[in-house]
Amino acid sequence: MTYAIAQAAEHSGLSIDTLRYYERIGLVDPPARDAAGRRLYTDGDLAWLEFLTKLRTTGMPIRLMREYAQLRRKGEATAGRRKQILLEHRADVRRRIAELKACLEVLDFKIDNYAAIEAGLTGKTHVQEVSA
Amino acid sequence: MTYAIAQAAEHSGLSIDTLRYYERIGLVDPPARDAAGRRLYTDGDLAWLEFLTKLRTTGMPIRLMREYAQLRRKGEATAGRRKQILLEHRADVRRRIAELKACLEVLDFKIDNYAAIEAGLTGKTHVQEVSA
DNA sequence: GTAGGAGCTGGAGCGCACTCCAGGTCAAGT
DNA sequence: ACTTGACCTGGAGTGCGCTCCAGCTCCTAC
Repeated sequence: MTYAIAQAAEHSGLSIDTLRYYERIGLVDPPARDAAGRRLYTDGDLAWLEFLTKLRTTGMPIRLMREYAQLRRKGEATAGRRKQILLEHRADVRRRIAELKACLEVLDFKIDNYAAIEAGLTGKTHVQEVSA
Repeated sequence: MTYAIAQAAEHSGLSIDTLRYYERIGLVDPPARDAAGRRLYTDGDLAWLEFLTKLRTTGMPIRLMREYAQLRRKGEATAGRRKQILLEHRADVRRRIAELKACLEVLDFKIDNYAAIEAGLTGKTHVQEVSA
């Protein structure tokens, strides 16, 4: 089973332009072409794109994704380094989740404070002070 | 108590250039100046900067922070709209945390798979297929 | 046989959020 | 008096990750 670029775009959630861009910069291997020179993506390509979008969603910079992609191309001997990249990235993601959660608490606090203002406690100085 | 720009930078974790930039684009009110024209930040300014960095950390785009800052300047009448902005932003942050957690599971899976390869199961086709 | 639509290429352009720079002022220390 | 260093301004430059465009080739449907 193969897929035209529009289908690959739809499946991956990336734009057609982005797919070609990823190819240009070496994030994805150049796919096969049909007789007319049009790209034919395989299921394997789609799986790789799906994984790439996970990395992107979690904020991995493109140059690191590229390093990973290059290692992958070189085969199994690079598995150790690839694992290491993922381990570091996972730690990074965990840190960022923790950071976001901490910020959420501040948001909750602010929102509660606005609710307090709405509840007619506006006159209370400490509420105003905090209302930012 | 007032603070020179270098102190405000250190306290907020933003660079001096970024502080001036935030002022230019209307994210922070122009602070008072000393006789020589140097900025003097107040505790209130630092608190606002601290909150801004939370918004930034959670990915709020600058133009929305700016809208919030402008509303804040207009006083209490805008509290409703400000609360609404924060509510929407909180929902957004929660969505992104959930998304990150989902991606973490994929990372865990990949990492486990590399561990399996290391454990010498390399010959097993399904391990290789999945190793990406 | 022709109109429409998907895809192709190389390259330019964009929005965001800073970051850096030149050239200047000012105040304090030695 | 002079050096040092923090700070000032306006404006240009940067890196990232796309996104858009002109001008082209194909295939398909009518």
